[in-house]
This record gives sequence, structure tokens and C-alpha cells, in this order.
Amino acid sequence: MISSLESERLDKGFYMKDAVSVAKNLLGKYLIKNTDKGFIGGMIVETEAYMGPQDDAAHSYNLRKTKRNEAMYEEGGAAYVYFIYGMHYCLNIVTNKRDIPQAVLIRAIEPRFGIDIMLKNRNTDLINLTNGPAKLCGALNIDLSYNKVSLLSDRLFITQGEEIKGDVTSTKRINIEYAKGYKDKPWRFIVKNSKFLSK
DNA sequence: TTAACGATGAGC
DNA sequence: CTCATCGTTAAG
Repeated sequence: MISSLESERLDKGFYMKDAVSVAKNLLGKYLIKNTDKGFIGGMIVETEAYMGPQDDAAHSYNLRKTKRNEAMYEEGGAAYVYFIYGMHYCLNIVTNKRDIPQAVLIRAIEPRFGIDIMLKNRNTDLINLTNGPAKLCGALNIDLSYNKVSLLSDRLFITQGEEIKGDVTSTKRINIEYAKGYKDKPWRFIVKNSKFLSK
């Protein structure tokens, strides 16, 4: 029942762990945005963990800190939104303690709430609505104004969600060919039987 | 100041 | 496979 969604919000403790743990635990949870037309969002089915200083695929590799990625240094439970390829936004969930710059990239969700609104935000069909990190940001209308927003807030939050049906698997992360030592780490997590995984 | 590039998506 | 498209980054 949608009106009870906010009371099922995950608490701070959920986010105060390493990014790999949180990335696994996020599968099956609901990512919800509060709009003036109601709640929109869906069930998380694909995530990627970025583990910070040692992870040469991460924006925070070697403790790199810039205007773009400073949200990664926040305490767990904040959003990290970045602009990429001159036209797309991607949403991450910051994890772990302040100044341990880890995050989980949300790569795909299954549409559940406000599907009509999301379809209007992106001109496409249901199957291609949220099956990619920039696609789901388009569907949810998430841009840089959501950078550093707390997921314990009313604007954007994550709830307990559903029991996962079927298997959970891990694979290599996508599009990090520039990485070296950590390129093949199995830190992409998916709900295997979902029809809404990224392409 | 500048040049190269990117945690993507769409089209062919 | 190609390319759109431009802010961010690190080098100069």
C-alpha cells in the first residue's frame, strides 16, 4: 500500500556498511521518489559497488576528491548523482562512514509505482523505461539537484521492498575498461530472472 | 587555457 | 559498431 511506503524506509544503519554488502542488500528494495503527483519508482534489480581508495574503477580512487564526487565522502545514506557523457545522469547510494568514499551505482529497477508518470518522463515502452542507470534517472527525473540528498528524507528514499524471487548473482562491472587491478571484481549484483536488467 | 574522455543510450 | 554531446578532469 503506497501510503505506508514512507514508514518502511530503511534506516541509517543499512547504509553504514561497505559498498559490496550494501549493493547486495539493495536488491529487492524499493527506490522511491516523492513527486507532487505521488510516489514513483520501483524495485532495485541491478547494482554495482564502488569501493573507494583501492578500487581503480571508482571516482574516489586513490582518495581523489573533486567538486563532482565530493558526495562520496558524505556519511552513508546520501545520494551521489553525477553527469556523464554530456547528457546523462546516474544515481549512486553513498555507503559507509564519512570520509570512506564508497558508493553503489543503481543500474536498473523494475517499475512499480507511478508508471504512467515515468513513461511520460521518458518517451519509451515499459521494458526500456528503467533498465539502465541513466534511463532510471530519466524516468524518475533525477538530476544534479538530487546530489547529496539524504535517503532518510522525504524527497527520495528506499524502503524494505519485496522478497526476491529467484537467484541473485554477481558479475564483472560494466564499462570500466579504463580500470586495471579491480577491473574484473565481481561487484555487479543482479536479480537473475528480472526482465528489467540493463542491456 | 585546453584537450581528451566518460560508472550511457540510441540507432543501424 | 558508431556517434551524440558537454561537463569534468588533469595537464600545461
